Amino acid sequence: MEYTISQVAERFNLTISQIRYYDKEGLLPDIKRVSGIRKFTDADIEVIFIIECLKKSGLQLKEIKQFIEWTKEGDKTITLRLDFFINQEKKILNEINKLDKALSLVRYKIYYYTKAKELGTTSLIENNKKTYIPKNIQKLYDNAHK
Amino acid sequence: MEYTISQVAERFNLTISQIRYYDKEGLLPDIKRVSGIRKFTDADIEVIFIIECLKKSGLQLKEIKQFIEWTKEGDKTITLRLDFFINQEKKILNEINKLDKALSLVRYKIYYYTKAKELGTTSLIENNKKTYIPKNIQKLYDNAHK
DNA sequence: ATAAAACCTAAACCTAACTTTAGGTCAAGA
DNA sequence: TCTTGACCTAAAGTTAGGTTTAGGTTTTAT
Repeated sequence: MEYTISQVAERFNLTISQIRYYDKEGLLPDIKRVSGIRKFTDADIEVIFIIECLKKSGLQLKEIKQFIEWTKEGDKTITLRLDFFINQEKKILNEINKLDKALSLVRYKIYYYTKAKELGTTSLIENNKKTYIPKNIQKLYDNAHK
Repeated sequence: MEYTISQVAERFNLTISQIRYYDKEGLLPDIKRVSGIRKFTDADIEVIFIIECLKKSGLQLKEIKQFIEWTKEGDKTITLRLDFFINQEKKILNEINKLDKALSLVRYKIYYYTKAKELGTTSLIENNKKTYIPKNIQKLYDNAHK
């Protein structure tokens, strides 16, 4: 199958100019053209899928480009590519960890403001310590620097 | 206790100019000054802690500022603040979900390149379908749009 | 045959979140 | 006292990841 740029955009929930931008930045392999117009193959779609995954996991476009260039260079970059993904796994786990901590604070705040809403005021909560953050959440933060 | 800007920077792993920038952008409450020099109190530290948490969870500074302004406006914004955090909880859960999916791809790639490294080439894997993405990972992606 | 819709490029513009620079004040130790 | 290091402001510069604009082809539907 072949796809137009707008079909690809819709499928990945990207804008057309985003895809053209990725192409310009060298993230996409050589896309086939018919009288100047891009025709995307299933293999191209797969590359975009990987780009999107890596983007979601917090990588910059130039880092993703590096990986794509290694791919083009063939078997001699296998180890580099393996290390790239091993490193990426760590980063993602770290990121999830941070989000878990942020979630704790947010949930504490939900509890706090639910209580405040019932009382109609924040001033009666926790002996007037309005912005008190519970020890277990503070601790989460402190540990983040060790 | 009172702290200088560099002490605060170190504690939160921020740069001094970042803190000044937050101050300029109105994210910090009125910081005490002694002959022009900022003196941070424990209450100020707590605000910065919350800012950092919200930043980690993907919020923009102007959204965080909005919350801080609501805080200043007092009890009439309790419901707004509660909704803000309820919404933020959803966003974080969503973000974690995306990261989990990215993690699946990354782990598949680790498996793939580990195999490739053993063989010394990618060309012998999966019947020459070099960039094949397993069905269960494809499915993860497809579901992302429903 | 023609008009609208979809495609193209190059280049200028945009925003967030900083950093850097330039020039100056303040505090502490030798 | 002096000088060194930490602080200050305002304003310009930077980077990523785009979008917008302007002007021009190509394809498709009527």
